Amino acid sequence: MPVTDLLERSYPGRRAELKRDILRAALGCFNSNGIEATTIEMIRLACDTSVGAIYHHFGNKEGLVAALFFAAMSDQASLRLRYFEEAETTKDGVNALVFSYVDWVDSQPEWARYQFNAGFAVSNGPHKEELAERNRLRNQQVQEWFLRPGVGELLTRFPDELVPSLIIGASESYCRAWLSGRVKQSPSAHRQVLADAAWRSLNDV
Amino acid sequence: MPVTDLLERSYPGRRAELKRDILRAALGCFNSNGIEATTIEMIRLACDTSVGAIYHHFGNKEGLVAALFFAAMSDQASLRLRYFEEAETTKDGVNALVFSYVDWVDSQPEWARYQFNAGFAVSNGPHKEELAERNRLRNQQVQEWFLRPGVGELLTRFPDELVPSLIIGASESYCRAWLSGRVKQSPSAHRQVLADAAWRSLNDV
Amino acid sequence: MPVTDLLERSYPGRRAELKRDILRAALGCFNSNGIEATTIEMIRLACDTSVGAIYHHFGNKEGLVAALFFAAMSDQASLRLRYFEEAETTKDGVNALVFSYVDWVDSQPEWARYQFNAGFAVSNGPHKEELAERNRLRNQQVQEWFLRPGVGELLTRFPDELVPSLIIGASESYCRAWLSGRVKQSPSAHRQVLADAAWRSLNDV
Amino acid sequence: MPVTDLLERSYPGRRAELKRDILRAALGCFNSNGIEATTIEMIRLACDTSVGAIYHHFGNKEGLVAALFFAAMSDQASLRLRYFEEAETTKDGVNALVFSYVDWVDSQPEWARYQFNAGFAVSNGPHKEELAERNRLRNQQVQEWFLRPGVGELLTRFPDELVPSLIIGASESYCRAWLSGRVKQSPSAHRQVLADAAWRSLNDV
DNA sequence: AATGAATGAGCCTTCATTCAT
DNA sequence: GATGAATGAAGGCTCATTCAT
Repeated sequence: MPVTDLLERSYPGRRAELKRDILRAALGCFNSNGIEATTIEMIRLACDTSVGAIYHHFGNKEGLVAALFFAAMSDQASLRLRYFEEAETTKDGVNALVFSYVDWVDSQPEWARYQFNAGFAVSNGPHKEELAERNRLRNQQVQEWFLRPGVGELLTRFPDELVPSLIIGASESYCRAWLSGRVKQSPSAHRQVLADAAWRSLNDV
Repeated sequence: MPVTDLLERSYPGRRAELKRDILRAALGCFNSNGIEATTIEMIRLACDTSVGAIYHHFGNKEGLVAALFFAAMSDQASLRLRYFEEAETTKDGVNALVFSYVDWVDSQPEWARYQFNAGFAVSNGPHKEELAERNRLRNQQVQEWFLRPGVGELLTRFPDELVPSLIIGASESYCRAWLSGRVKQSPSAHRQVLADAAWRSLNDV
Repeated sequence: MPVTDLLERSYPGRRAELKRDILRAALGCFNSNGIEATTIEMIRLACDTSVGAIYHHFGNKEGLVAALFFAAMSDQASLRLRYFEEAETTKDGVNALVFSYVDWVDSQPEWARYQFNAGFAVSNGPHKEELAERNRLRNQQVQEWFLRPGVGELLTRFPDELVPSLIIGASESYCRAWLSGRVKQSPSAHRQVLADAAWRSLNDV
Repeated sequence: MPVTDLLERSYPGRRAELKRDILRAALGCFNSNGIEATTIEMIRLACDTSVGAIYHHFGNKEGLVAALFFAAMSDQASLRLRYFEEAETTKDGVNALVFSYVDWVDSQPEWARYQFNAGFAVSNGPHKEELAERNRLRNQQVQEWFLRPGVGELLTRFPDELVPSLIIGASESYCRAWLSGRVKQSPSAHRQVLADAAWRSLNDV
């Protein structure tokens, strides 16, 4: 089975090689120095091309920031989809959400770190509409899964607004802690504990 | 009962008036534009002083960023302390953590928003040591409360690293959603639900 | 009588079609944005070719600027020539100069606007020698016409340097005003008034 | 009688010294290289200050271009006013317009050259409204002079739009020729000839 | 303590031009 | 002849910080 990395999945083909090189370099720089503190020159050095090439492919710095962010979102979404495909009951669905979240962070820590840091920049920059649209689509797909015939009981004991936080909140909190070095054990090591805790928090004793 | 705002609590007295003005202006600017995108000149305009005065009181931009961050931390800590003082059992302690967190965000949304955004900047800037030390102290105080004689059962079913996330994760997640406008109901409206869910997630069925 | 536009006259034939397309697009861009502010990319977009094609046909940006300028000069010169052919007396000659100038601006306002704006660029660019030579030729031809046997009296009451300004100054001034929208009536509407005024300004009461 | 140069008249006082230095340097650079081709760095070198100081005083390059243009306009206007004050009849008024125009160009050739070149930039840049307003005021003042009681006969034989060109067209044309080196005699040397020609062009034989 | 003009390093971005296909 | 990705020098502008008053 050939190894396919996140970027190869987002920008397949040989022609896109430079584009992938730039994105990889940008990810490293943004995570090391912060987005604002990273200069185009740093990225250029890290992937050995020209300033012009970067602007040719991404328009400007904010375009690069957004492309990176959306690539991460897409990759995370495709893992969630895979996990959903094998789920049947509502509990399976909660497991799928927690597992896919936690496993993705565990396997792509650099991308996860970036996603946490870049959220503000993207949602306040010129690509905020695209971000809002992608978020809307994601939420809709998740909701549709839980409303699918055959899934069974619904999570109606809580306000709709609260449910996502109850499911994913603890996992997200732990992942942040892991990425910033405050805890040592990888998130995946706790995947079942986190999923069970989420499930318990959603149900009466 | 006199109204005392967050800044008056952190910098009391008449002599500190200008200092408080500057901090208030900075908070607004940082939240509106982002920290990096805010210039000293913007802050100066917003509080009608001189550039020199800002540097006189805070040394440099990073000093301002940190002063703001630590003021928020202190204020949040003092509320947590008040709630802890009235708690007795372990469950009371979990409630105190969730309630104090949620109520503080609800009453100081601008400071909470800033705290979320400024974390990266402070923990990578020249005040990172002070931040680490304050975090250490906070964690120690919370742990000591739960180990206090008379508190009763301990939360030993889970790895230590996981417990904070199980307690506060869902609340934090919901607060973030509220501050960014993704949900409408204020966090305080759900305080009991969030605390109960946290408690359930920590205990067997 | 077939319609023949300025560019078809300068670059006749089917093979020159692309060349004419490019020049037309460049004229529009230069007039809208100014010459320096117009990029090759803008021109490419406006005529739907490739950057390479533009460079193939005109060498570089300054070549394009000059080609456009010289096309305008040639077209204006050919109209002047036509008017001169039907003139006999000195007064006819003055009329021919004023009418041909005014009518050309009226019929080719975009080219006239360009001519006013591009003068500086061409006379300071790499084609300044060609421009000087063309100017010399034009002046010589005009002078020769007035010295032709049979034309009659000469305009000797004024320094030679002054005569061209006395003949064409008012017309040029009015044309500039018209092209920049400061006056509404087209220059041709005033052709006879302008020619008569020029004639009066050259003669005793 | 102390010598007062154009800039001292526009920006009097010792505090404005740097501002005047910058403007003087900018004028030289703009005339030598063209406005677009002049860089802020060139201006900085020519007056030995810092980039920041230039931006502090003029906002940006276009602000500098406009300040220079408006200084020239004001200076020219004040000379026109002086000449108008000593004029009585309509013919005196025409003389005042021609003389003040021609003498100003003769005494401030660098500023006149700049005015010709910068017109396009200013009337298409962010200060176009201010330019339009200043032009309106100037035209109004001139018109009011000719309508003053006691001035006598009016110039009603021609459309209003045409009169300014008839008066100043030849002079402007000659001044352009002089500034670009196409003629040698200074405009002032021909002031009476130009004024008389303008007057004749406005009157029946 | 307060002021704000001055500094200048450094950033993002543009764009004429080239050249391999 | 045509294409357009790649190049990289260079420019306008920003802004944290200093310091003379």
